[in-house]
Amino acid sequence: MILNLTDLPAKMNNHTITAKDVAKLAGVSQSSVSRVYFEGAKVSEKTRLKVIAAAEELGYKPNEFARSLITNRTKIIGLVMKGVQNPFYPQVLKQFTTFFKAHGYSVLFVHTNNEEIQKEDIENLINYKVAGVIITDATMSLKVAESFQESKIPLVFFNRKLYTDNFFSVCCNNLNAGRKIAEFLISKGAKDMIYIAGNTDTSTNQDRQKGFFEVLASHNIPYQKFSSDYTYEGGYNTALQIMEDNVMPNAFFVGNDIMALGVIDALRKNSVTIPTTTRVVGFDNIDMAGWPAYELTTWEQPIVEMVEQTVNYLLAEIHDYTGEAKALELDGRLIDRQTT
Amino acid sequence: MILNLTDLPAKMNNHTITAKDVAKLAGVSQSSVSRVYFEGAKVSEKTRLKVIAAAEELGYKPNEFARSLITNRTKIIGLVMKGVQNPFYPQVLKQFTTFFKAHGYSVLFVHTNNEEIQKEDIENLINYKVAGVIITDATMSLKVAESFQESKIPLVFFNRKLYTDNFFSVCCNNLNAGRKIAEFLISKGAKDMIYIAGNTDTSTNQDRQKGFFEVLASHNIPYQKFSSDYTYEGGYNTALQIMEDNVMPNAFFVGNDIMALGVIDALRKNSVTIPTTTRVVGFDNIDMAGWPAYELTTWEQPIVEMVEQTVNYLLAEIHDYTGEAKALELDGRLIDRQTT
DNA sequence: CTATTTTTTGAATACGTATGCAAAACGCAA
DNA sequence: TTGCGTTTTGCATACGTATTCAAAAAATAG
Repeated sequence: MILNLTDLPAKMNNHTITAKDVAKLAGVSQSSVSRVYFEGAKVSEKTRLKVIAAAEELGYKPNEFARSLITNRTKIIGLVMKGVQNPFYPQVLKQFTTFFKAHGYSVLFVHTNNEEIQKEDIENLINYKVAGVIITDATMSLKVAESFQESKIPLVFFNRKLYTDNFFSVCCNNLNAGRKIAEFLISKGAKDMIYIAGNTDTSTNQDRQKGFFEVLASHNIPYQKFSSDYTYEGGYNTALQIMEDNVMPNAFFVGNDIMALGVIDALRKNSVTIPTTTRVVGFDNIDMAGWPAYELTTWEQPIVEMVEQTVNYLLAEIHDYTGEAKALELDGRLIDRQTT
Repeated sequence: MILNLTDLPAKMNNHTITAKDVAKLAGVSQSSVSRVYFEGAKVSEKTRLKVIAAAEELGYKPNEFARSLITNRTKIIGLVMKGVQNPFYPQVLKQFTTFFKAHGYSVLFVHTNNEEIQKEDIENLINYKVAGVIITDATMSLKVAESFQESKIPLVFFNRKLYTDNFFSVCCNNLNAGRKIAEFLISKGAKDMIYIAGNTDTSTNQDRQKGFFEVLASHNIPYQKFSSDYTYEGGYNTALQIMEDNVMPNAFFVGNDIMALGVIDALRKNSVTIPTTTRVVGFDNIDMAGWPAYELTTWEQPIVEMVEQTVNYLLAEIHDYTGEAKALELDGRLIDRQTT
């Protein structure tokens, strides 16, 4: 007896299992198999069961590419992150991937060095027909951002706002945080202060600064501003420079925790006691801020909530696109430790 | 005059530009267009120029999915990372993405919580027909790993070895590092030591430990071993416990820098002076190790070189698959600071 | 039970590219 | 020029799925 190869079970034939194979085994058409795996399509319960049983037996998985070729969309989320200086970088990445995995989405990771994302990175994402995009800690030109809107790809700016209100963004309420920190330091008796900014151009910085200075001004508290770069060394050197050139202020508000730790080490190096001589407040509440060596007072961003809101918005927009634009700002809270 | 829609330039027709459009404009066949964009295919210089000009004019980009549907391969690298406790996590991620971007590859990021990667994560990667896979800080069962070999998808274990020699891995030479650290501490006059392990099961830990104990034994130096979890709190608590239960050793070798910082803070809390009463050596040389608050002596892993070797291997194997297996071990170096 | 509406199904086609094959174009020598 | 070998090209088809449309089946009403 001569066996035709195509008569053998597909499994032994070392040929990728397609919907056609499943259809044959289940005794239905390829269309029906497709409908079982396509969310929203209608199939009777009877054929669904037959198909699933056959698929199980053969180990069938729909080919994502054939799928994307038709639907023009994938189950991939583009996640763009800037630099590595962002202290909650790993945590945010971990949470996004975990959340999306639970919903059947994969994460295409894009790293950018620039505050403004380059066109080539974006083209790549559009080429891959991603289902949605998250931009963390960076912005992009209006023109490029609009290309996503044209393609109806939902987009979220995470931890950064654009200067137009045509896009969805999720941030900590930096304005309010700046205010609260100012009030807190005033309540501690600080009579003059220094603000050390990270990247002056970012919306996060500008909001914090605005809130902070606003309250100081209303209390007639004198202040100075310095600019640094969101790194430990930046904070360290800026503090050294301040000590050389200026009188020591009653308190420092530093743009993020990493810089704040640098400031603390610089102050300690010059034997400035904290919180007796001066006080230091950071931002982010990274792990290290709680370590005994520092015990830094800081502002905690509601990361989990920020991530959740981002994911929820994206999934909803992927389901049906509205293009809703909103600047979401979530409150955080002050973590009062030993540096104030 | 009535215009047929299909006569209009494709651009205005709001219809994705395909190879057919380019072909029409260039006056060649779709096949020729395909051949221009398919590496290794043969086209005459004349048609190549015509095609590129037409493509440029229309803004043509080959559809990656249609492509993958046929070739069964993508320009995507699967990058699997475990947890976030790995201190060089962000840097490694950044470097991989940068390198691969330069070679036209994108990175699909997968996060895993387990030391052993789960089958579902892997199936996802195989579903996406990734061109290659990097597994950092984790292992996987032999059976799962072999499924990659069956699919001829090159695979690299980064910073972890498997216990068989059928796979390619890139690590720091942990055995040698353990030895060198032992010799270094002995040369500093340490008479008894404590080794604090992170995850005991990992190959990295076992190699370091083996090298370290080997040298101590040959010098008749007594030692003890404690197990922790690669976190700051772990190091902190382990050190506290040691101080409760034991005599203070002359030196600590701690499995990674984060734990070492915890150990230092715990020692300081109990007013143990470093390096006079005891000494501490970490591993990894993370940024914080160099900060004035710690000045930790540690072992620097040659991350850049490790990443380069990984990328080179993968690209070569993607080009033509040999299945070469080798455990690559690259030397690092001791960074001598103030804790010894 | 028949007539009518609703649901489910299968056949055929499209998505955009790569590729085997045969025809056409080219290069070169005589 | 002709003839022959070598490239280059276009045609047709395949990849694995979603989707339209008409036919079949099922459900419902009378």
